[in-house]
Amino acid sequence: MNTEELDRVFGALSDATRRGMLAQLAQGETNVSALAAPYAISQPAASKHLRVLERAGLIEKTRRGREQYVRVVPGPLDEAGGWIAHYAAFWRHQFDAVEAYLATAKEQKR
Amino acid sequence: MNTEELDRVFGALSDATRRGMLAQLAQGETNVSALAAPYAISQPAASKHLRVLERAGLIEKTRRGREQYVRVVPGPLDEAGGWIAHYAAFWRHQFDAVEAYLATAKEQKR
DNA sequence: AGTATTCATAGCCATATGGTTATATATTTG
DNA sequence: CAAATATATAACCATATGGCTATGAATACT
Repeated sequence: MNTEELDRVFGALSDATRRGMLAQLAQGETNVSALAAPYAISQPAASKHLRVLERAGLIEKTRRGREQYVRVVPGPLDEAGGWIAHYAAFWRHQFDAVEAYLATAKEQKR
Repeated sequence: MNTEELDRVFGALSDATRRGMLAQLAQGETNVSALAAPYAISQPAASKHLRVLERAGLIEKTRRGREQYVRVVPGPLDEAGGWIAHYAAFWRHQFDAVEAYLATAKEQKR
């Protein structure tokens, strides 16, 4: 995954409404109205959120008659999760090292 | 972690410069100048990026003399990773179910 | 003391988000 | 065919980002 794609994926995840839509889509595909229903927002606002999710490659839409069915594309999310997991190991390690150092220093002091 | 905090964490991760800074911080704490050095941006721009990371709770700064030392706070990242991992299971499952269905449908057709 | 370094803040600009209302288009229903 | 439904798009507004230059404040160096 290239950099701009990661930008868009994390950007798409930075809004509670869009995260909620993705969570709802974990239960299976639905149409745009059903995705918009839980939120106190206008229909165009919901469409905009879906456009952000779509540009991030996180969802795909299929038109069936007048309805648009939406489903999650798991790939980009896996990669975003992978990015975090990869560095989290280093950060956690470093954090633990500092903790250990502080514990040792405290011990020395005693 | 509350919703706005998750918003800010994912928002902070949605920029390549900030992700790069976090990656650099995996090797240990450094000062602001060292973090800014790899990027062709002005010093105030770097400070802004760090402010975004700080407001997201991803870093902490300690002033030592005229220098400001920056280090990663791993907690919020773990939670962001956890959010993705939690739903990824559902999404992946659903994706596999669709795959399986399509495979079955294809089989039926033969 | 005077200069250089490190960093933050203020002020400005362009673009993206997140929301709105109004309107257009396509499909389904009566 | 007419009306209702589902969705998209346009146009507008406010706020946040991401960048810049200019400047201020604190610390360190000579």
